[in-house]
Amino acid sequence: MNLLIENVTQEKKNRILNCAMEEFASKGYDRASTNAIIKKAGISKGAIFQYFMNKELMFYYIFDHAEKQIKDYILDNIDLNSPDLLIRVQSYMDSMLNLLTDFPRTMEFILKARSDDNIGIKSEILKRESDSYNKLEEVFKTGLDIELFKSPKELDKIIIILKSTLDKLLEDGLNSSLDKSEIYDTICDYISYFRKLFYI
Amino acid sequence: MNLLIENVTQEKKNRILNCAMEEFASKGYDRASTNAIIKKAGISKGAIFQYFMNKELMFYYIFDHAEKQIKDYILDNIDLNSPDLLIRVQSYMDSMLNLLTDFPRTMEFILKARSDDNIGIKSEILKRESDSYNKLEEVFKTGLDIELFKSPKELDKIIIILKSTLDKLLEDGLNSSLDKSEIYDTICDYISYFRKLFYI
Amino acid sequence: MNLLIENVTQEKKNRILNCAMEEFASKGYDRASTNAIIKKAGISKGAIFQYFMNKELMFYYIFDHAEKQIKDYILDNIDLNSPDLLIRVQSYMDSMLNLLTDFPRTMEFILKARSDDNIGIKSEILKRESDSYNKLEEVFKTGLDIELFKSPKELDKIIIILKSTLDKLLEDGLNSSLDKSEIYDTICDYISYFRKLFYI
Amino acid sequence: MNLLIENVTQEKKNRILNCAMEEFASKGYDRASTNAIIKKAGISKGAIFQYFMNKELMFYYIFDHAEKQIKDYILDNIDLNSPDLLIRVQSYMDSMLNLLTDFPRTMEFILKARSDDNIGIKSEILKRESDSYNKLEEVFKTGLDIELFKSPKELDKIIIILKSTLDKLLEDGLNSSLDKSEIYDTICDYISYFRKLFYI
DNA sequence: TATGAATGAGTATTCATTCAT
DNA sequence: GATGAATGAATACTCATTCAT
Repeated sequence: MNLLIENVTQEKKNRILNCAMEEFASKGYDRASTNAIIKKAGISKGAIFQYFMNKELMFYYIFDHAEKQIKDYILDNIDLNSPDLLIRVQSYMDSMLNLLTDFPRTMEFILKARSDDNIGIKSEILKRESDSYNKLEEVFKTGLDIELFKSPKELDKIIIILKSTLDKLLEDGLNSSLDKSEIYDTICDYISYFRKLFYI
Repeated sequence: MNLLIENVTQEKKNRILNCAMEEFASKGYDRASTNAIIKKAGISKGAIFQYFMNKELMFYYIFDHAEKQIKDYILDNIDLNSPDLLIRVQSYMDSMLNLLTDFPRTMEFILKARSDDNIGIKSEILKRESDSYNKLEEVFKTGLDIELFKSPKELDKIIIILKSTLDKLLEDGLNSSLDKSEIYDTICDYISYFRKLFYI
Repeated sequence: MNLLIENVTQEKKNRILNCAMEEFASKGYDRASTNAIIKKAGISKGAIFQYFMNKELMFYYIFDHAEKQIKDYILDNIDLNSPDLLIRVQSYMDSMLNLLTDFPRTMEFILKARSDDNIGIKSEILKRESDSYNKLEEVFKTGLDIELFKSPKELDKIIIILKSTLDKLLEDGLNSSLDKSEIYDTICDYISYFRKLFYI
Repeated sequence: MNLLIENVTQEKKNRILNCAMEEFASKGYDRASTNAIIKKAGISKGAIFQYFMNKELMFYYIFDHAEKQIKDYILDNIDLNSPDLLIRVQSYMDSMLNLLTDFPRTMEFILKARSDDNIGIKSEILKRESDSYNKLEEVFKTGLDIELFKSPKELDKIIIILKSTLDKLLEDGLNSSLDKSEIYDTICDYISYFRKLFYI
């Protein structure tokens, strides 16, 4: 799908994407208003439909863009030198927390999009995300020292447990608007416990 | 709050509640259409507002009704005889899975309501639910044999890990529309692993 | 038009009429709610339509009732012993002011009804009122000493001028919620001036 | 407040304003239907809200427009050369009657708006109008020859009497749908009488 | 006779999308 | 390419009136 938004100058494109992410993040897909977006972005009503065809394609385009931004950031910042999974996980969580300060709009948008009220939107988002997640998981596993684990054959389960728990801690932390350092401490706490639990 | 829906015949009431739960579950509070509900339920425009006063009270009424249904079911079916946490957890997950076949609409509705896009709705729902959840957690902990754990002092972390992981397995199972038995097997698998992990 | 309201016990009838007058007076015909009336009067939804057929006939019935009440009061209290028009007028205005304290609901209802927003209602009301007003005017003129006037042949004009001016003073007084004694003083003031103006 | 109605072609704008005035005049603010207006004016549902934002702003816009039209007409046509109040009054009433044939809808609308049932609307209208009325009264009094009156010190009363009576004659004339010439004759009659009554 | 549940046309307002300029 | 006026289906909610009990 080649959208005309690609032909727009970088500056204008960023302006539009930022305004749209803000609107979608704060209202969700359905209640987000194209009108609000064009007003904030200073473009015309017609333009947005020329750039993106319709609201739905705009949402997916922005999602893909946001996700790429985040994935790139993580891949740049994650520490893959160590073969120790929990060190990698720790650096991943560090990146996630840093993203919250470096790209707050993008993060809010992505987190909101994952649990959007609109069933069609949500399932499409989950589909697009799982590809991306699978690639990330692969990276995580490459060059891993599985000798560190008590039960190396349970690696897949362990990864699910880690991801479920740490995602939940992050989500709950944000929902109760704890500040970054509190969330960070909690996460470190759990990672220490995981080390005792899973490692020899 | 005594709503007139209480005076309606059981058959009609169930019809209305089911249609409403379906609509709310698939669209979320804001996008759900009272029009769609009355059409599916075969009642008139005026009736729904006579029964529930307005959309918001309808939502809360249905939520309370649904939650009671589920909580009653769980409390009736959960096995609290054993002092073994994982046996209790296993029976809780069994109940949850059974609920998915016995009251699928109710479960979809409740799961969706918890993360509704509408901020006012969401916070009211969480308020109503947290009471219920805290009571359930208490029940879970009462008469528990903590000597079974390698690290009894980490009980709170353990519970979070169990809950996060098993909730995630259930959610992913539903999202990828696996059938019940597959989800069940996966959950049993994880619970076995938890036993090795956490118990002496 | 024989309405079934006539068959109802006096006590119940008064209750209904009072509640209806209050509702109509405060909201006007269109915005007045039959629901509010039955709730206040403690009768059933069906009853009101059995008694009055519909909202419009209810309004006219109440109007006729209210107007009769007021006309009777005025005819009982007006001083027709004197052949002096301005003395009669003065006693008429006194009665009007007294009505405001003795039958406030009835007066508010009548005053509001005369300028109702609903064009059909308003013209019907004006028609019904003019009959009543003509009869009152006749009474006013009977046994009048026209020798008191500088221009007896202008009597009709004089009456119009008196009525227009004093009605306006009363209306403005009520609209700016002056209290009765202030309105009374203003009216007396004008009547004195009229005496100089019209009388020999 | 710059409303988009200003950007519309004169022909369309007039069509819309006329239809709206007709609807508001015959039903009052609350019962007037935006639906009826757009149907009569042949525009789309969305258009009216794009032009006026909402029903209330539409009403005020139309009111201001109508009042300006009428005030301009009167100030253009009133004869202020003479220091004789009754000549000024006569020319004012002439203007009013001419307005009834030249701008009948505008007049009906304005007369109705002044006594609208909706309290909020009415008080806003009166506020907007009192400025305008006070200015008019000032104009009326400027350069007036008060030596013409028998009782110059009663000027304020006289003005109230004139205004109350002539307004009433006009209103009654319209309500009984007399034609212009009959109303005109009656008014002239009264003004002649006022001359005898108030002037030396 | 009295009830009140049921009805459905009505209300103002929103908003993604189209299209003539 | 860019604009923004125009569209109309959709929203929650009201209320006089009917009618089976």
